[in-house]
Amino acid sequence: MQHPLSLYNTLTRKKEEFQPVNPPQVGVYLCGPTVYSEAHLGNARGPVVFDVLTRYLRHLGYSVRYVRNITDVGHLESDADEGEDKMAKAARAQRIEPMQIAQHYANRYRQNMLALGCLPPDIEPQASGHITEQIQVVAEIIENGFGYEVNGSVYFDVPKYNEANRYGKLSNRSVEDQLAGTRDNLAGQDEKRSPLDFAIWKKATPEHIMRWPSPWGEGFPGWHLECSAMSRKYLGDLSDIHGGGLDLMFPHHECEIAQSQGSHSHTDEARIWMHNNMITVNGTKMSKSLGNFVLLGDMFQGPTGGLTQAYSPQTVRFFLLQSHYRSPVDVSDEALQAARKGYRKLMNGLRLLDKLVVSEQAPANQEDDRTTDNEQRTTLSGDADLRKLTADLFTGLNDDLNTARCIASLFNLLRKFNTLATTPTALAEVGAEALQAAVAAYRTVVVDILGLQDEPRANAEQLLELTLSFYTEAKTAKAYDKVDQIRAALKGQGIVIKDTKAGVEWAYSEE
RNA sequence: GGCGACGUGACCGAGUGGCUAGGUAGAGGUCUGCAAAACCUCCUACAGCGGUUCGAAUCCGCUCGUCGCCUCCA
Repeated sequence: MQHPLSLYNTLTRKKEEFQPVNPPQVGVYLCGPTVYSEAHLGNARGPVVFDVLTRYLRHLGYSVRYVRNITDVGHLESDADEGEDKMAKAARAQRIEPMQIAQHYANRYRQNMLALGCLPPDIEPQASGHITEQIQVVAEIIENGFGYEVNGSVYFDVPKYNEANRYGKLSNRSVEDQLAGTRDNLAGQDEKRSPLDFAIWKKATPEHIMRWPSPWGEGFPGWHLECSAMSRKYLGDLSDIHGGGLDLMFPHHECEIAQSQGSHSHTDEARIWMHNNMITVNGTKMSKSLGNFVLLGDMFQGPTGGLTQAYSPQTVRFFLLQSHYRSPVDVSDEALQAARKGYRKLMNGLRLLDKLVVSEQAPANQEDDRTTDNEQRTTLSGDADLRKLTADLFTGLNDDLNTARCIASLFNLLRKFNTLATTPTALAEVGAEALQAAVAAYRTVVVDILGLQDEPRANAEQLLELTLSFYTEAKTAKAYDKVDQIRAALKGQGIVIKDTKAGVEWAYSEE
């Protein structure tokens, strides 16, 4: 079946119809977090978007291999920093092993992503486990003449590379412009032949804890290298889709492309490069360096970072999906509260579906000729409407994964469902087949593709207490029918009622 | 300075040459013991100024404003 899924490719600056390199296999890579601190809301957008992307690709019938890495090699905080990296810094502050830091935050990250409804990636490679592969890429780059070693560090020769390639093709920059705009006050540049060159292997200073042996001495890989190496290892020289936040476009992804072209891969690493936009707070980008971030764990729990209350993971997921991934999103209480209501409305719709499923209606037609009956069914006035609403669900998704439009059409379909559920005459206008298709599509899009699920809100113990109060009332009134009924119902839930001298209590059934 | 986004109704947020998404909030109504939910109706916007066009929120120009990347960042 043809499905006109098109995706915006940063590399070509336009929407392209999606065609896998090796159908039906599809390789997707998302740049994961550097695990040295708690994940914030901004960190969630890429994973949520790519979760929907991979879910949708699977829905379309592709066999997807989704790779989302964990960067646990302590990269330097900046070129100006000598020897200190993020992880070592955090480790020293907390007096523990750097790998403990990495493990701790990687665990937390996975918890948060799972809470947000993101399916675990198929492969979650860690940079520290792929040092050999990264060294290999460095060696290839040197072999191809695009890398040079200075004092145990290896740099990528950007001007040399630019002679035959275009460094800057992803982020639309020219080497000339960049050279003109280079700041000349950066420290640690003396080893580089050009200010544009970037480290692909860095010599470890004595105080640098995370270090590995290499042909160039003890050191650690450059901060763009792991993605190139791991993408190639698991998705081949050319993957289908590679993504990350807009702020990764330059230099991170630009360098990745240069590395892959400069290595024996000789490719752009991925055919389609996708970038999600930033999340802002009061119009300003949320970032660790600015300190204006909202931590995911915190916002699930209670007020934090300017928000007056907690927002559930599913509310957050819905909130993110209610805008298109390439648009910036601003967070606020008002926006989140509106999202929460919308999300619950969608969930109530989900619960309604069971009541709508193929009612055996129109018995009046029973005696009609069967063919005539079918023809009537497919031409019923309500059908066209319903079929259109159903088809609309996928229009937005196919247009560069526009979840905002998809959600809007879900609400349109839901309104129809609500009407059908309360208006028998309207229901009679609709054929069972169209209804069934619509119901199935709604469920598929909400649950399987958008990955939204019902979050239990009711407190079971409180509901139980309420039931027990009715039980007590019935008992007092000697309404033993009622009493037995309640006992039986609770028994069915694995709960037994105990009438003690102290009052009514309950326990889990031991049967 | 270089490159690039964006400015939509009370709020959030799609769309992008004619058919005026959607959610939330607000007003009125149907339903209802009271509610809730649901449904119906209303509030109908595209920063400003020019231009192109039969027609622009949508294309072009200018102005104003906001933001991002160019340093780690999702």
